[in-house]
Amino acid sequence: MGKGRAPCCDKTKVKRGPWSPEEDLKLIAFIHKNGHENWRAVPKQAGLLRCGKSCRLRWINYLRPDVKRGNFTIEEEQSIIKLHNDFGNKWSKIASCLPGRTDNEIKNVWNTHLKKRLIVKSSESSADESKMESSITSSSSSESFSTNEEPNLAKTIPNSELNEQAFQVTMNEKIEHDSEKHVSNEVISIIEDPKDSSTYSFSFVESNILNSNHIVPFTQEQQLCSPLTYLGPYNIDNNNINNTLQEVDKPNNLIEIPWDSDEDFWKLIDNFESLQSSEVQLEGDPSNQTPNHVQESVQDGENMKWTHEFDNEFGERNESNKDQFLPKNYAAELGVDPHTFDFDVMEKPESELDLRNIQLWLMA
DNA sequence: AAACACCACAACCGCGACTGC
DNA sequence: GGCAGTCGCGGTTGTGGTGTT
Repeated sequence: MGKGRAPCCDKTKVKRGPWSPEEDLKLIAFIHKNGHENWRAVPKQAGLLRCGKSCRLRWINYLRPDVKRGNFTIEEEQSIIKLHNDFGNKWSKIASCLPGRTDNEIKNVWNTHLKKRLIVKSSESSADESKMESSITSSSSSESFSTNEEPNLAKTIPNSELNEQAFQVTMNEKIEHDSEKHVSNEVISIIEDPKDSSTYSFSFVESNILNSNHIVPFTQEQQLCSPLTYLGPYNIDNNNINNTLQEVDKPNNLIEIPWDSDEDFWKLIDNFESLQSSEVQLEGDPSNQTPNHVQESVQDGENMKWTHEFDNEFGERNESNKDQFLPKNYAAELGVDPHTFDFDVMEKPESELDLRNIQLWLMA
């Protein structure tokens, strides 16, 4: 090996950018069956043209079944601010205190929302305070801080009271803002049968740290953001391929109400996986070189089969329910408006989802 | 309606830590 | 102890979506 750090993979031979639904399913199916003991080996064994790092990231931040998606609750934001005050930019540490939230997600919400809100409110508080103090006495010095003290504002604010004040104002603003969207910081008690047309699941997460008594269910929006959030946490190890779902890597305070349909879903995944493994086998064994047209017809049939089973599993993909399991970037990936996305595109032979294309990449 | 600016977030990159040989 | 391989973390970037002019 030459000098310098070796790249984690050959960047010219791996796909980059947003993940397609096809890739997601491959990864899910593989991890479901084999787990992820060696991330570097995962893409190769799963038939993905991705580097292991990318697979790991995709799994942890997006596909993992216990990932909670959607807007952060007020309790969560409070927790993040407090924890950031304690730990700084230790996102993984903060994430470990927020069940279902990933470090990346927390980092994003901090950088895009909380930090800015704190800066603004801190500046306002600071201005107000110096105004007040100057009205009392012009000779007394006041502790203030400028926005230039970023990054890591929460740590650099010297006056903890001011920080707390800004925090309170921030939270009040958040509550006001959220109330417009009918979100409350009180316990939400939506009781709805997940077997109904809706796709609600009920992963109740006790909001920790600040409001440990509150039970905060995922909002409808949260539930609908990922195609997989309806799944409860499950055990993906090799001894558990009979679809006996067990909780794994689950925070102690995560209370799951399981879905009966999980089993069916994994049957679907298993079917998909059969298709996938046949592809890998074809690729790996030169003696098994079925003529392309035969492969294509078989795979076409299988492709149609699993997409139709996908339909059956989740109900017909129509205008009313398609967004319920379509991550927003899926439509973007296909270059269409998510609101007009036609699921039938998944079956079009020229689409990226066409397994023949995947097969061709593998053979190349 | 088009152009532009800004925002949000998924994904990438590079580095340090860890582990096994 | 040194090295190589791998993992995990934190910072940064790219890009689609949304709001504004």
